[in-house]
Amino acid sequence: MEQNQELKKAGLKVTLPRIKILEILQAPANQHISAEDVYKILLEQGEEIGLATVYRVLNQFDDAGLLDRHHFEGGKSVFEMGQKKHHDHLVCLKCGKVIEFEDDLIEKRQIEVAEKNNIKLTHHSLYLYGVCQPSCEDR
Amino acid sequence: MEQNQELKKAGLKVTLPRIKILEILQAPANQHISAEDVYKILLEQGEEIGLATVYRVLNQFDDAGLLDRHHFEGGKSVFEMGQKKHHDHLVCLKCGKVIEFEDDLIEKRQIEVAEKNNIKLTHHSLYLYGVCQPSCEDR
DNA sequence: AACAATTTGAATTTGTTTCTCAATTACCAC
DNA sequence: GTGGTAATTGAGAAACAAATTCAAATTGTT
Repeated sequence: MEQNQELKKAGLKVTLPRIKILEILQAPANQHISAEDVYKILLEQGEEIGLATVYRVLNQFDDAGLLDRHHFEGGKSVFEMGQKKHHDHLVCLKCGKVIEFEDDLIEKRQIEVAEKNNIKLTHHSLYLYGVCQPSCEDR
Repeated sequence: MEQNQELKKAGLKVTLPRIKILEILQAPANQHISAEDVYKILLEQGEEIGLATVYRVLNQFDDAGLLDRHHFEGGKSVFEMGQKKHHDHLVCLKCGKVIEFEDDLIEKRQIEVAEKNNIKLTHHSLYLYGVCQPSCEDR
C-alpha cells in the first residue's frame, strides 16, 4: 500500500476516507480538482464519505505539505498533489483547461522585486488567464 | 462635481450611494479596501446605505473598468481605483501592508509564456507574499 | 480483546457575496 | 417644472464555499 506510507509519514492515521481521497488526487486525470469534485467522485464510487470529511482531509493534506491549494479566478479552491517542482498556471477562461509552466526568469525577477522592497519573500501566486488559441477562440 | 462625470461616463446614473462609495474609494487612505470596509466607513459617516448596495455598486464599478478587484490570500475581495498604470502587488503576511510594483520584464515574459502555450492572454494575477524586512520580521 | 485518542458523518454555523421584490429615485421629454 | 418610465435602492432571504460541533465509530497500540 503505497498510500499508507504517505499518510503515516504525514502523521495521519490510515483511514478509508483518507486513502480514497489520496487515490483520487493521485489519478492523472484529477490534477487541479475542487473539494466538491472530489466529493462527487466519491459518490460515484459508492463511498459514503461526507463533504465535511473531504474538506477536513484536504486541509490536513495541505498542512502536511502533500498538496498545493490554488485559487483560480471565480470561485472555489482547487487542489493538486504537490510532488512536483514549483510551477505556475495558465488557465483558459472558456474551457477551464489548466496548463502548468515554469519560468526561471520570472521567478528570479520576483525575488529581486521583493528584495528591492525589503520584503522577505515566502511564496507567490501567479495565474495567467486567457483563451485557448485554436480551440476556444471563436466559440 | 468631479464624481458625477465619472459615473455618467460609465453609463451609471448619479445616485448618492454611488457618489459616496466613489469618494471613499478615491481617498488615498483607502487603496485596497474590502466591501465590508467600505460599508463600515459608510456607517461611520452616518449614511444609510445597505451592504447589498455596496456589493452591487462595486461590481458595477468593476464592470465599468473604474476599479480593479484583487483576491489577496485568505478571503475577501479587495478593491482599488484603477486610474493608474497596471501593476502587481507585494503583501506582508504579518502587518497586511500592500506595496505596488511593476516589472516590465515579468510582464513581457508572461506574454511569451502564453504565446508559447497557444493562449491569447487577457489578464493575469500576480501576488508576492512575504514579511516586511525590518519592521515585521522579528515580531 | 481492550483502551485512549483520533476520526468520522450529519447537521449546524460561519462568512462572503448575490438575489428578490416592493418602494423609491434619477433622468428624459414635454 | 411635471409626469412617466426605467433604473436603483434597502432589507431580508438565499446561495455558496468552507469550518465547526458533537456523539458515534474507528484506529493503532497495548
